[in-house]
Amino acid sequence: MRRCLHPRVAGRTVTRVQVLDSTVSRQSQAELCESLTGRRVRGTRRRGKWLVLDLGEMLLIVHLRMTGRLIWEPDEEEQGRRPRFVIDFDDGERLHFFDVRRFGRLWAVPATEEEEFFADIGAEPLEEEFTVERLLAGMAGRTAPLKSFLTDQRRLAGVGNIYADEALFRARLHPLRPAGSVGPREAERLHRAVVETLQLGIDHEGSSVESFVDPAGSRGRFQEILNVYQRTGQPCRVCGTPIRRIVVGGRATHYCPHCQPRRSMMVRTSPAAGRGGARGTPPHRAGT
DNA sequence: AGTGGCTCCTGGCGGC
DNA sequence: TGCCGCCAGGAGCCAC
Repeated sequence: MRRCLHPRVAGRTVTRVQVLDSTVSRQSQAELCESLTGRRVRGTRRRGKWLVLDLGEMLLIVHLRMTGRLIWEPDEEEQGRRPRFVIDFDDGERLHFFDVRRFGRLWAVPATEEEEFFADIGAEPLEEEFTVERLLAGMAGRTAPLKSFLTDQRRLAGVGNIYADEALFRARLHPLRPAGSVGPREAERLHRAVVETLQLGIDHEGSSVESFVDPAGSRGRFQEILNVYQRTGQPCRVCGTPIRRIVVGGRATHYCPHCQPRRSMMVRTSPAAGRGGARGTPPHRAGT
């Protein structure tokens, strides 16, 4: 999202701000206008699931939640719908914030308060700060299921329901395993899996399971290579076992009961033990 | 510390 | 066709 947005907003100056749905922000239209109008976009950043437009002394921080979309040219799907928020730029471009379920939020934040704004957000998985050691230390002593641990934004930034399920599959870890029960070797697998899964998502421009669309209007392709998410009953791409769906922490959770055993898989020396097919890194687009 | 339940919303879909 | 319940990418809040 950020990568697509950047070239279209960088260097542009905000000329007009319209709040068409007052619940989009705790701040009023007047406050947002005052904070944003006349400022030039210096850059864009992402922190977890938050998108940050750097306007110099002020930041525009956006969270799309479930159905938020940033759109330049509304297509038929948006026709007739009202955007919740619109920004005009000095080159005549207009950015619309559409959001069917209206869960998305945005904030105008003084640049000096950025750190405070993100104070409760955990490590950034694609940054150097996210290490196996830090992950292991974070999980130590926790009884929360891995699934809940991964999607807790205070512990890790940016891992949502899809990416948590996919990362656990890649790491061959059962979503209900208590985080604290994960050993060093497993933590290494989990660390790698989280990084690879998020990177894969970015490489494929997101997961448009339903309506995520980048600012130019194209859909992401990550959903095409999902291994477990929303594949309930379909054969595991590695071993053929039907993918199972359970609810963890109120969230739909998908996993392969064979590749992600409840108990940690013991390292076996006997060649007869275990099934080779479930070993190794699961292919990210097996079956194609 | 962790969980479950509820809330904020709308719309798509399957079942009857 | 119409109605109903269930489900959905997130996360904050509260009671327990």
